[in-house]
Amino acid sequence: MSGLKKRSRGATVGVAPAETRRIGRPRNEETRKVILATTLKLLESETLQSISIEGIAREAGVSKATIYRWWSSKASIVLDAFMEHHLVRTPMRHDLPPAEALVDHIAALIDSYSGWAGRIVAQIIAEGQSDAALLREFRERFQYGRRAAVREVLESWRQQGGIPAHVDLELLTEVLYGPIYARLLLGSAALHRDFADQLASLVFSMFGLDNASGRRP
Amino acid sequence: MSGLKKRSRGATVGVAPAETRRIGRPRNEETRKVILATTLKLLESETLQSISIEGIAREAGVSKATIYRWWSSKASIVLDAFMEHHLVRTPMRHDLPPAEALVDHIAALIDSYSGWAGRIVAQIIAEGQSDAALLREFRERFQYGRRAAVREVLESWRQQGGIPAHVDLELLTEVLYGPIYARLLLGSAALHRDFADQLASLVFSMFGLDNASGRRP
Amino acid sequence: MSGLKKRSRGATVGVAPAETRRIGRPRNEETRKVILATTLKLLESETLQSISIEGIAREAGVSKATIYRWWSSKASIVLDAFMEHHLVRTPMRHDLPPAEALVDHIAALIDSYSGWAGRIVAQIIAEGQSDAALLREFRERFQYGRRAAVREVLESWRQQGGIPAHVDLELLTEVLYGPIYARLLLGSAALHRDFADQLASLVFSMFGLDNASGRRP
Amino acid sequence: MSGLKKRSRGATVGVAPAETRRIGRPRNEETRKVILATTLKLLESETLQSISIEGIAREAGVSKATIYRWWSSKASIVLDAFMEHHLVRTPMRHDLPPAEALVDHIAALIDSYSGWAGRIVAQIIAEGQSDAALLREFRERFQYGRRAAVREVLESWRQQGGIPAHVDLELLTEVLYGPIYARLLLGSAALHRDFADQLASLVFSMFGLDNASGRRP
DNA sequence: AGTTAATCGAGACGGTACGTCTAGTCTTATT
DNA sequence: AATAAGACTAGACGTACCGTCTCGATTAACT
Repeated sequence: MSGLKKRSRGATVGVAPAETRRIGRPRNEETRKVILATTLKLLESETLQSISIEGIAREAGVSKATIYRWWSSKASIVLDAFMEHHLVRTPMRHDLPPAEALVDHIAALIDSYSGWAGRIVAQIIAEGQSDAALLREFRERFQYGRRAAVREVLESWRQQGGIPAHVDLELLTEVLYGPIYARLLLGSAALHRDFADQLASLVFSMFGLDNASGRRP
Repeated sequence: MSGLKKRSRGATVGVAPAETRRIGRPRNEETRKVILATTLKLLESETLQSISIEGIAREAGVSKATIYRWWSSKASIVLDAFMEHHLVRTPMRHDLPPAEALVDHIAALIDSYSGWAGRIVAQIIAEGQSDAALLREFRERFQYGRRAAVREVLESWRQQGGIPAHVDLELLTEVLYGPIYARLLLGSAALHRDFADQLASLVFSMFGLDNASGRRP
Repeated sequence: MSGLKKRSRGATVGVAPAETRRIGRPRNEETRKVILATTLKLLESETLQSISIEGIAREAGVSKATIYRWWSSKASIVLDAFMEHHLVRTPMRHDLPPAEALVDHIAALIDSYSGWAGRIVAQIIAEGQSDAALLREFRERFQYGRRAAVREVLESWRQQGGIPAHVDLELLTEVLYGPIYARLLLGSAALHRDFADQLASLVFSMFGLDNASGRRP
Repeated sequence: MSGLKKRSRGATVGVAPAETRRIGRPRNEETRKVILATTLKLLESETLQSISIEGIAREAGVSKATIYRWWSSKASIVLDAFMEHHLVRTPMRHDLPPAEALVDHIAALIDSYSGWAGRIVAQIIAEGQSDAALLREFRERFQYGRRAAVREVLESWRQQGGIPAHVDLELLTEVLYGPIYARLLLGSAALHRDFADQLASLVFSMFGLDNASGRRP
């Protein structure tokens, strides 16, 4: 449940709080918040690499030990902070036909990644290259839900006859997401809105579908 | 000319040596080699992040100042070392039909990235997230030539009627490369040989082409 | 009363206990014992300097706050522990002639200080250099009684004609004890049994007394 | 050679400098001095225990690493600083008769130890209780010369017939010094000038000597 | 039986220092 | 010049304790 230091506390997401107050001085929720907020604030002007746990502690008016007690690395703080304060909103609309919902979703993702959020995600992934646990956590917290939603839409699209039976939907998802992450990380080209349309167009045209509707003409 | 420190020396690649011997003790070629070799050796057991210029100097029996004189960061040393000692060989075969040449090329790339080379490339890109110059250099030295070759093959394939006119070849290239880099950097799935086939299959099937030959049935 | 935190409990030295049981949960005697025992156990393998209140609490399975409630420093815990569990036995024998009783006593002291007890005493004195209260307490609890006993013996020896009238007995005590503490703390020479004999011999000879009996020949 | 970190530099005390300038940036003598001076300054208002290497570095405007490169502990810095800036002057006068020279010397020592120098010496010895190397170094640098000088005087005094042949001079030295260090470290009584006279008186009287001259009446 | 006062454990917290490490820069000597 | 050796500042690293604090649970004596 995040790159948090292992704490037996439990409290899995969604589960009823149960309020099993444990003995000992309780954790100060305010402290947790100020750490995450400070981290985000620092990230507005600095690189993940350039900020330090020392700096976060100093800026947040918090002891280093407190940070180390709860997080294992600065990247996992960022992960938490990012999830909490800036939860990327790239919903999958269920009121649109599959093709449109998909384009809408991808466009939102690209839009989000084209700015500040993209820089942060890129840096988390970068840190993940030398921190396997972080990378896994990133996948689980950022991608798991999203991928499932995309998968669902693709399924329903297929049922409407839009996608041939032999196409591997998982692979298709990778083909859609891959180029976006590649641009994000390699900086080979900017992440503009048009890129969403281009990507979709390509896929649509590949299936011989109409651009706008995703339906066979 | 790499992430080398700016040196007025010049000597652009390919220009005749001219042997403009300058005053003073000449640069020791041996030193340059031992630095690059040591760097690669260290990369076999350590992360790019975990190695330090201090460590390279120590291990190579070389002064830190000497390294700083010629390179601007450890990542640029790695770039040089990687290019020199391990030049990735993912040639584009011209004796095969376009579809096959493409699959062959992609398979070679995936194969290369599935091992040690992949880890290094991933780490260079990671470093590149906080070092724009490095990232640009990586693109220029690693991708420029490759992309051009792919482009060429795609063009000839189109001329043979394999790719519809409305498909943007540049975009198609991104769709082919993107998922590979995404897997490399996100670690969402392993880079196995089959992935090359799957990718190609998808693209082929998208154009309604035959799997094996890339020709319309 | 030891380096105990000031507690209104009272019980001034000598005053009748009166058993003024106060309201509230009474102090847990078990806890007190386990803290002292643990401290001694730790001192067997570690330096006073190297052990920490945190460590004592951890090892004793006791809350840090509990320790802080009753003692003001780790050295005062050691003082208590040392007094309680290892009360140094360097009695003054009253069945021997003064000279012999004295040598016996000094020999016992040296013997005691030559081992584990010596290391602890030395470390308490060391701590005392930056904790005046501790040093005073050490003097009161360790030396007060002993010095008085020595004084008594010296008096009776003088009455038997062994010590000239002009000799300051207090000073003589210092001359006997001083070299022992100096060796203990400076480590200039080992604290062997012979040292007791040498010391006594010197003093005896100074007064022109016979070595064995302390009587004038 | 002090608690200095082992450095192959050599330059044993007294040996001609030889000026074997070695390669590399030479040590900055200014830095060394400012560290020692700062340390002494801090010791005027703080305990050895309470000062920290961190604090010395901060106050001296010097990097911690520089301190750690040359000294192994704060106590060894103090030892150096004390030797350098405050070399205790307790000379042995050779123009006086042995008895007087001895009293003079002891009085000077007591005088010196009764103030600031005494506090520092006490604290070095205290630190030495958990740092054997430091204690040894203290003995060598502070006591070696002094003891030899005292020994010499005692020898000449004996030759003049003042000290009986059977008295162990080494032991006599301990009897003279011991009570001083005991008072210094136990704080049982103040180190006043009179103590020198009292000590001498006792010793003189022990040998049946005249107080003033150290000669038999 | 309920109140009150204290003890005690668990553990969070802001601090401070530890000793190590690396980045870069600088100084000197050597080639 | 270029290189080597190494001193130096600056500052982060992650750990360990410090002494204080909050909390819940416990334990008696006193209502």
